Amino acid sequence: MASGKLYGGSSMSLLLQNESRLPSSSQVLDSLWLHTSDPSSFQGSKNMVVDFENGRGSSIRDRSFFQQGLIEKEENNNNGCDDDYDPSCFQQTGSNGGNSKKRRLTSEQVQFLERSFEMENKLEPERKVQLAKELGLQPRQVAIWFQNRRARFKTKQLEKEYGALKASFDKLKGDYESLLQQNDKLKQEVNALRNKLIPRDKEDENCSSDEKSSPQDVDTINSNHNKEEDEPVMMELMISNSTSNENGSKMPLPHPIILTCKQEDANSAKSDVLDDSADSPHCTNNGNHVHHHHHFSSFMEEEPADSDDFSQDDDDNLSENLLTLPCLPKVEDNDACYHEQNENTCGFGFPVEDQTFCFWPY
DNA sequence: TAGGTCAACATGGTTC
DNA sequence: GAACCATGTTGACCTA
Repeated sequence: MASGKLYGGSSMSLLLQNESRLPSSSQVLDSLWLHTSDPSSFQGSKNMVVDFENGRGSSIRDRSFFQQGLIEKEENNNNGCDDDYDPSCFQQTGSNGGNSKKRRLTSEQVQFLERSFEMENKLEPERKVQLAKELGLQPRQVAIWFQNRRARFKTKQLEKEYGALKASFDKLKGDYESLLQQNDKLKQEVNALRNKLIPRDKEDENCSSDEKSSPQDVDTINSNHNKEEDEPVMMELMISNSTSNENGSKMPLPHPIILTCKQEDANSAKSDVLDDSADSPHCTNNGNHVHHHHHFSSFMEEEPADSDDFSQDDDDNLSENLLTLPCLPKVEDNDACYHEQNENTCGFGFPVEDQTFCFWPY
């Protein structure tokens, strides 16, 4: 607190505080001001008076809100001129006026301006003049106040938006990280299942060579499965995938089997495979493959296949295709699936490091 | 006394 | 070209 300035705390300032809440009581204020405007009371701070509400130092112009004329006259008697009001007295010696002092607007003036700003944050010329008149300010001061007020408003808006965006970003980041964790978990599960399936394929290979089974059993599974539920078109696709070519060699099962598979099929097949319990109704030895043989047998009865087509390659295909059954998400397909889901749910373009797997809706 | 606030100013762009 | 605006800066003032 600078010494020599009259701030709130004295009996005079208390009196001013009380009286100042009645801006219309100009006579009282005039009287008070004439008493306090004695230059000796300010000791060099000629412009400072008490800010009625905040106890802050305020300006000579603050008084103009009530009785500018009288006070200015008094001030001019002491000082010679008011540097802001008389352009001839305003000499710039830098970005701020030469001997000019920063003068805060009174709280009443600010409140008035605030209300006006709330109604309209732009200032038409007529409104500017009107406000200046009502507040006892220069139109330029009103214009400057509005400019500064808009700048402050914009800064606050930006801070708000930044806070909202940051909160949103943090939330999405958390979601993304938890998805990555889920992704890792699912990958581990898939790897575990693969490890379980591979030895079974070898067992199955021995078993099926005894029975001279056809590798078409995978297709049989699909076709039988789809016979009752799926549309004929789908079934046709599945069967055509399993037919031999003209040379008699088995054509590898392409992806359309998976791509055309309905979600319910995928889910049910998934649960069949994942349900690795020995008490499965289809299981005698190791569930899945016995299940497959059952379908294979029925298919052989209905539509005898060319058993000559069977080969070691076919058996390899069987193993390979078992891994591409609907129960196990195909990498490429699920890549697309992940993308699609990702776009639908997030769409924020995070750098997805590993999008190998799609997340099933649980 | 450092740092925040704010009135006032400077500058460059836009509009009429 | 005057008026206005957005933006950045300055310096007085205020407060912890």
